[in-house]
Amino acid sequence: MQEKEDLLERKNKLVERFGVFIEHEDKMAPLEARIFSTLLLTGKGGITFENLVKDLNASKSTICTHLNTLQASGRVSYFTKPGDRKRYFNLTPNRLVQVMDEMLDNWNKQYDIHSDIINYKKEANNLIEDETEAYELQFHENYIQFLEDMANAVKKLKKNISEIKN
Amino acid sequence: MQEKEDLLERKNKLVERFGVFIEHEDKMAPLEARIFSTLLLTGKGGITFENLVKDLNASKSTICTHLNTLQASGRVSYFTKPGDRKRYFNLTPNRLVQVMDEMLDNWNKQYDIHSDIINYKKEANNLIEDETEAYELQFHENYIQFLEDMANAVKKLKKNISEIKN
DNA sequence: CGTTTAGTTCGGTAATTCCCGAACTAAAAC
DNA sequence: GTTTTAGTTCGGGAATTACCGAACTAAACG
Repeated sequence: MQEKEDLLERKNKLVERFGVFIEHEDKMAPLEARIFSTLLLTGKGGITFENLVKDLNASKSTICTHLNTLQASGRVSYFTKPGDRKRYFNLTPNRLVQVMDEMLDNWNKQYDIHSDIINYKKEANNLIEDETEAYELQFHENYIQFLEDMANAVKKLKKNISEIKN
Repeated sequence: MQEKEDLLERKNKLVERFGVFIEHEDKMAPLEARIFSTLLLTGKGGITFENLVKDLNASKSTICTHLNTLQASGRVSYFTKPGDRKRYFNLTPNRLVQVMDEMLDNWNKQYDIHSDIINYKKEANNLIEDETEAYELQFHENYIQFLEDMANAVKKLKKNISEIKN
């Protein structure tokens, strides 16, 4: 029994550690991050609403709201068991592919902005007489190259993963 | 002259667009993000403290505090001109390498956490009798593989860039 | 010397975020 | 048809964040 208590203690530490990390990384509310983290540390069986309330010492309303935003952002889903009204929450299957897609999305946005900035700077350079105020384009060009390379790396990985699956 | 006004208008739009993006992306305060964004849209000549105050319609104290945090986080630096007391702020040179290093750092942290979670789950699986509660390790293993591959891609890019420079 | 310039520090407030409790709903159980 | 279960909604308060103005400093200028 001591062994099980130790295990629980370790689990709680991990929940907290990953919770802090994801809270900053993904701009989540503290409790929202703890829910997500708890789900990461939960087995295939999922975890119920009431157990989240108990484990995290939070109010039902808080758990409810955060579970909803977590589901809305596609991070969390649930399943039910026939003849059981409870919902069993877990991370959405395929979360890894989701993470990759979010990265790609983000990099695309950055790509667009930097492209527009490059265009702006080029035109501005033509109109500016004062040489010392001129715009440097190298940074944006390197950045765009970087974004393209990273995106390609992720796309390749995504393909590999989907091939392994099938 | 109309042309210059149009250009300024375009610049302000870009500052705002990138500002909103980086505010969310890097968890910056709104005005902090606008400062950073303004610096991105500023030529080699840099921009002074007083011009930031004027351009962003902000108080001196706010600009001061945010400039300090931006410098502390390594994103912003400044240079001076002999016989001129003002500071001319700009993005730190080599910002791209910095971004890459931040990514690597972040992925290393994630790697460590997922490794520890895998170890925990393996041990826990040995002690759990209820098969339905067992932990799935595949997600973490894939994730770690993903992190490694991404880190390698970035490292390669970093190397390329530093070789081009020399 | 006094004054201007270029910022810094600090106290406070407005706005936002985070979480809670209480009242509520809808389905199931009794 | 009353009670229990499983959650939801809403109003509000505590805590945090973002920004400001006023008073300050330290160097430079006159």
